[in-house]
Amino acid sequence: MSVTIREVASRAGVSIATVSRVFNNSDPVEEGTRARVKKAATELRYVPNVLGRSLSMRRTDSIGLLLPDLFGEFFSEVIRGCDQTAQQSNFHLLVSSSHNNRQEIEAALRMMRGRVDGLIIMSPHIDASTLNENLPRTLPVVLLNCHVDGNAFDSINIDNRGGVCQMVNHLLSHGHTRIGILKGTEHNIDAAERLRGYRDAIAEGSAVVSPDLEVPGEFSEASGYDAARTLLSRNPRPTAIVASNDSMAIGALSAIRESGLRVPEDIALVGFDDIPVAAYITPSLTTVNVDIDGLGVAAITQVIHAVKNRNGHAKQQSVLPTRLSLRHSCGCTN
Amino acid sequence: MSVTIREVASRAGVSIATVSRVFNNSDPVEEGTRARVKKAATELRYVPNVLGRSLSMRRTDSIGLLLPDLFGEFFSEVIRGCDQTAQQSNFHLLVSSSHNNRQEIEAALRMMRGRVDGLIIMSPHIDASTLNENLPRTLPVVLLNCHVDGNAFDSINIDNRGGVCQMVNHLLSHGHTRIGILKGTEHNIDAAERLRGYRDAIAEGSAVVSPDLEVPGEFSEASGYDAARTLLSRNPRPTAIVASNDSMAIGALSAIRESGLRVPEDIALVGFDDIPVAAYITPSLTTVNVDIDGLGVAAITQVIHAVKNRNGHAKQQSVLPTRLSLRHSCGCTN
DNA sequence: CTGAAAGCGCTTACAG
DNA sequence: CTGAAAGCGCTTACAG
Repeated sequence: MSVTIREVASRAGVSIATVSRVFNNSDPVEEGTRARVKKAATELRYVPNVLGRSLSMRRTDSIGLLLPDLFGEFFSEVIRGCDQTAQQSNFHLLVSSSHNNRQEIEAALRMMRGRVDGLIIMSPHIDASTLNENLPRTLPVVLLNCHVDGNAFDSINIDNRGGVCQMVNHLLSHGHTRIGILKGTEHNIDAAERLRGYRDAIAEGSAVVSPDLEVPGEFSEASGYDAARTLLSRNPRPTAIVASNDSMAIGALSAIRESGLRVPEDIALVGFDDIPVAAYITPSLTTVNVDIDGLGVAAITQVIHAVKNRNGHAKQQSVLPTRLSLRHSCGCTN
Repeated sequence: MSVTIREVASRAGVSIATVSRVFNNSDPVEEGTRARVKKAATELRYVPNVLGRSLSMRRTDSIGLLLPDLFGEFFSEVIRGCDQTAQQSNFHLLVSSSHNNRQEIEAALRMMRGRVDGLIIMSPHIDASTLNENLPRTLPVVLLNCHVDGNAFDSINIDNRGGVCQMVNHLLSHGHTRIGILKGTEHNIDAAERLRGYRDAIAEGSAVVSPDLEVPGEFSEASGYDAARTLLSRNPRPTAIVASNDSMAIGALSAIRESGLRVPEDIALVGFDDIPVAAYITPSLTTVNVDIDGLGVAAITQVIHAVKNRNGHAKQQSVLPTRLSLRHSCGCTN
């Protein structure tokens, strides 16, 4: 099969310990010996087997990334942020996705065991006991948008509620009182928090409260299209629509156009996420900006810190702030 | 640290070989013994260490996925297709991205060694000798859009040239003779092939050939916007614009609108990829559909077949066909 | 049906 | 500076 440390050792006329030392720069090796080993290694095209190394050193130099799904640009940006930072620290990324129920998550957690030095988990369906039962107590874990209570784990959360509150307040301040929302995927925590932000701001702003103004949806363009059609059929019609993410907003825009209405003149429309296309559609989309890339970077930085400082790592729960990206679709003429 | 097979064995009063047999269903084990082992294992929350297992069995149950970059929806769809199929076959996915020069690729290839049973490589910068020098001869590899000549490796390619040819022919058949192109990232093979498709079709169709009609760009919305502005300033102006991908087309649409022109009435616009938003922008985007998800699925299926049938696997080079997604932006009133 | 032992490819005290 | 040996956690002929 592949060439092993033993073959290099015998070709160089040294012990495998010496070969190991040369490759790890771990102990002083006499220059001549080192050269002979190097030469033998290149001639044989020796590459140390990482598995043997990992088993012996009890570390894998890998970080696991558990994602619920892989649709849209959001997740690819998370992966990108994680991977780039991981590479800079000489770690690898083990990605596993599409875990949408407890069983699948537990299986994924167990598979990660032993393969990774640390874990980033992004899953609305996870709870503390699932984590405790399926993960070694000592494994560094960072929870992304997971909503596990307490401070037993590192965590980073997006300020979903705050972001939508801000946005609704912006609409209120421009005179809107009848504001509808296209809700995100059911049982999804991001969706739930964004809805909460909407309700809180609406109530506080004394705007119209009505179940008619809340339409279910699913975080996709197609569902944004459908949900917007429903909302447009309400009487009286809302003067502004909050989509639970940008994909839905894009679908909604298409539905609004079809109905012969104009954005923002006849109806204001806003999204959430600030994905790249948001700035390029017409009208450009006012939305809540989330630093997705920064989210990934922060998560991997935190987990690597925990891996490298197993004792000196203080667990930390943080909330990533959002900011409004004001463009044309809200009609504030910004 | 973690509990090992040895502790389970001693608690159950058997040898580690027996524990191993129970967990692998590899040999008959007496029912009572099996029960005792199972019980001990659950009590101790034993999970077999995959590293030890891999080292001993000489397989990792993992497939590596090497990507050049991680921007946009294209790659997340590739990853999704790969990951889902991999999971169904009980394989894991090791993702590594952002390799944009030869050195980084070689480093990535070496890191994958030993960690994976097979490899999917998507990189415009790879060549046969880089592969041969950094990979064990026996490792199953599938090349995605890589353009390595010969039949030494499995490969799957998108029909970039054919797709653009078809599209340009469509435009020609609707009377366009002055067709511009927004070129994709320089030195990128997809970009080069799409350009080739454009040139071939233009030449064959006796349309206007001019360097003025070919504008450099970079596969992003922003660069599509800039490139389109350049193209619109040509005199005479082209009557149709071919963007090298959908993101560029979306940027171009924004630039065209700003200049006061209408799509498709004043100018036709088409893209490539058929990402989800293409159907939802206004006007909806006519583009070349690529079955991205299917691409990932095909690649992983092929590599897993090679892994499982090391000898019985016939290497295979295939080209994934594309098809036109005719919508409104080309003005063919389809 | 079960166990003792060798082996997977490495690292690292320990001794010299 | 270098080597022999134990060990990382598992699997699998081999023998019984």
